[in-house]
Amino acid sequence: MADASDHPARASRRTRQGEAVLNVVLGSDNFRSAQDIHAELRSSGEAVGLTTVYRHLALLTDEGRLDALQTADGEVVYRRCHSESHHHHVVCRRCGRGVEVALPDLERWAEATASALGYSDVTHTVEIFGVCADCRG
Amino acid sequence: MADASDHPARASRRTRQGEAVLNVVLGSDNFRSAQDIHAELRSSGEAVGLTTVYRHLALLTDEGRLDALQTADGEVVYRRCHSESHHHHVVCRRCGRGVEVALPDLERWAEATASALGYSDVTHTVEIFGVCADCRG
DNA sequence: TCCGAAATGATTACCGTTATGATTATGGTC
DNA sequence: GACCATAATCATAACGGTAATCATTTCGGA
Ligand SMILES: [Mn+2]
Ligand SMILES: [Mn+2]
Ligand SMILES: [Zn+2]
Ligand SMILES: [Zn+2]
Repeated sequence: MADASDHPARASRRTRQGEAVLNVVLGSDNFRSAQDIHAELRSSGEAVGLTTVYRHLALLTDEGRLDALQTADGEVVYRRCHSESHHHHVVCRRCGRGVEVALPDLERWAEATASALGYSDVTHTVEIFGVCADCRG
Repeated sequence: MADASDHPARASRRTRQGEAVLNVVLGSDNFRSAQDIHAELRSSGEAVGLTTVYRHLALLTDEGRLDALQTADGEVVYRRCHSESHHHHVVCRRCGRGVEVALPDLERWAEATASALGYSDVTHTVEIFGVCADCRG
């Protein structure tokens, strides 16, 4: 085998901007949007272009270092991934706080159900949203 | 109780446009986008404004007459609903053909898992996508 | 038939995201 | 350290789906 890695190599060059984006996302335990991260960088004096923020978030997600999911209003939010294997999240719709959850039965069920109905190349999205204890006040 | 209905009443006035939108959506067994429906109306000679298509799809969805879900590329697609109770869909990502599926265990699981983690007002989205037998050729 | 209100729809705005392309920065090489 | 090929950056414009505006049209009860 040529390359045992599941994910493409990091961006070959080390840049201030790449480090800055990574630091922000590693420094927070909540799911956050690209624009949110970009705003924090700006206000903290670290000037990084919005395009660059999007690019690094996509790279990190491809590498499996970040999880990404869409909120109800169609915004993609990112957080660092804590697990090696496939999982989903329970996410606070107020603050983005997330907990990783594995639903192995569902995985099998979704695949089996779709296959039985004649569908191939089955994928699924599962998002669980709620309001976390902190945000409930 | 003032009104036992779960859903708001239909638009009070009967209009050509409302009928046209309803007819298109009832005439198809696949999930379809607002723009797709609008295009069909246009090309069939039934002139209906795009805004009006969106408005009627939203109304029908609120009434529970249509199911709506987001595709992977962020487009909302609609289809008539066949069931009275909560359910999800297996959807062909090529043609939009959909099958309603109930996953009662998942419903309980999602709620219980989120509650145990301290989340309230729990909701979930579950979409299963594949390629249907017809589209596989 | 009349008329107040609901509905329509061309247009513009919105919002998250992506493409463009000129400019800058990186890191291997000498 | 200087040089340079090219990866990376980023201001800007474009994009695509959807929602707001608001002047105009249509509905349907009186
Ligand atoms: Mn899964
Ligand atoms: Mn469900
Ligand atoms: Zn919260
Ligand atoms: Zn299909």
